[in-house]
Amino acid sequence: MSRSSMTENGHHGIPEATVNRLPVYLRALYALADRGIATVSSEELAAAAGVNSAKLRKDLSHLGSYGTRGVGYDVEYLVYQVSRELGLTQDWPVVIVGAGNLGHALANYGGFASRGFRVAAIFDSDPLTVGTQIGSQVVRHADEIESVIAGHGVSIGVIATPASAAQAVCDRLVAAGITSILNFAPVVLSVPPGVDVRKVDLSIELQILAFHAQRRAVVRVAANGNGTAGGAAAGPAAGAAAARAVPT
Amino acid sequence: MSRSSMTENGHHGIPEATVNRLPVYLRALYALADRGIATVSSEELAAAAGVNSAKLRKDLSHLGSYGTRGVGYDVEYLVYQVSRELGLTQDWPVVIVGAGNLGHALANYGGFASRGFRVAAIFDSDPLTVGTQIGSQVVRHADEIESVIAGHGVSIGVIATPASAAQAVCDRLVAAGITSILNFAPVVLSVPPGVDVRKVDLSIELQILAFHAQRRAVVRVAANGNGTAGGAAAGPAAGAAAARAVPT
DNA sequence: CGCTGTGAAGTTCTTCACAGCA
DNA sequence: TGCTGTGAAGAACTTCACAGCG
Repeated sequence: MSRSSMTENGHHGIPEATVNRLPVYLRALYALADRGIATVSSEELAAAAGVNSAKLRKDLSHLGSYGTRGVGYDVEYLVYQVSRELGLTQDWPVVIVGAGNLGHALANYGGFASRGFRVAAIFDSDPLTVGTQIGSQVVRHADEIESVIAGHGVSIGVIATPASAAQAVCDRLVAAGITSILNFAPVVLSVPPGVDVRKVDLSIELQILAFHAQRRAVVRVAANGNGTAGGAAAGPAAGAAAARAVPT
Repeated sequence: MSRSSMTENGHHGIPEATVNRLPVYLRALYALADRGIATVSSEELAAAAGVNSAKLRKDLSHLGSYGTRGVGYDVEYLVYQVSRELGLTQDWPVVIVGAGNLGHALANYGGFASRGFRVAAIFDSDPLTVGTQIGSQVVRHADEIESVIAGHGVSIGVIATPASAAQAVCDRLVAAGITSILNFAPVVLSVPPGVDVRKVDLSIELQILAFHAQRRAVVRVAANGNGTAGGAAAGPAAGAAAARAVPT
């Protein structure tokens, strides 16, 4: 997250916003390949990925000139180039900490094992859970975190514990050599520089949706002038929000 | 997502980037309140939320002037203001479609029931799953989607089905009146204008982490000049990436 | 001719730095 | 004095529009 003070974007030079979209393009490309499509235009690929075509072309241009003017992109070749850029031509062993409902769901998730990621181990600290089977894995005790990470050269960890345990687990993972963390616990993790954390948070996503839903409801009520606002049940909040005073 | 051509940001005027951070601030505020802290400075709150203080102040300024110069923000009052802005002063019933591992995890997720969101129903189409108990809910058959949504005035739906079923489920939810969707299936959903979709995608997050991890490995190898690269096991990819030719 | 790749313009977001109030 | 609230500068990102290649 810390950016150097130079305008130069490192020697890699791929904007963060582009990196965040490459996986989406990659998935769309796989879908096209599965349908036997060999060539695709920026317009078509953009539609499949849910972005506009100018953005897609600009994004891909950061990887190199892999298209053919007048024709489009070769699907298979582009799959390879995007995969390589994302670092998916190598295998990434991953450890999951927390074997509750979420840990189960993650471990059984099909897209996990495919395309470069492999569950190296699942840990839990509950003696009743340790030793149980999840997919092809036996749940191991959290005491083994350090040895497994060192032994398998794991650099990505997934935290699927309750919020109260997340920071301690994070500290252990980092101490054991993990440098990339995907955090499902609803807490802000603090990590030393050089460690990359991404978070996935159900409740935050719902709150963002609620904001937009509320905004739509307010607009609708304001436009209608009466209370019967279609199918959505947003009466009370809409009324309260409409009464807001605007300072300054 | 479609923006009006005016520079004016509607009469609401809260930037999208700010909306996306408000839930994080809210969580930090709840944590402070739980510790009995009544007043907080922008510096402290920013640290708890993992952002810098200028950004936090700018964000909060979009809601109004709720701080006190020389002092800081009243925690309880700010909780209320942020909650109200996010639309959390009303109750949001939510339906979950898909009662697999992920649906289970979501339904049991504590932060779900708290703070304004309430699971109205969980649906599945598998006859063996329908009728089973998840938390306080009995899994209902997908045929009931329309009647439950209409009956309870639900406007938020969560899709936790396999990718192959997601678009069809989405279409049904939208037809039934849902206008906000949280999608856990790894597909790009297409929806009519006026419907808001957010996606949560494990595999995309992992790929983004892999990109950064790979980049770190390349930098490290380039700096070292030899292959022994600390604890991370990123040897092969680092070598491949270093051999890349840069066109143009 | 059709489509990519890209300068340039436009927009949004972030950060700085400080005026101004409690 | 200490901290908020905010203009202004800067950086990042998006979109436009078209040159130029296949």
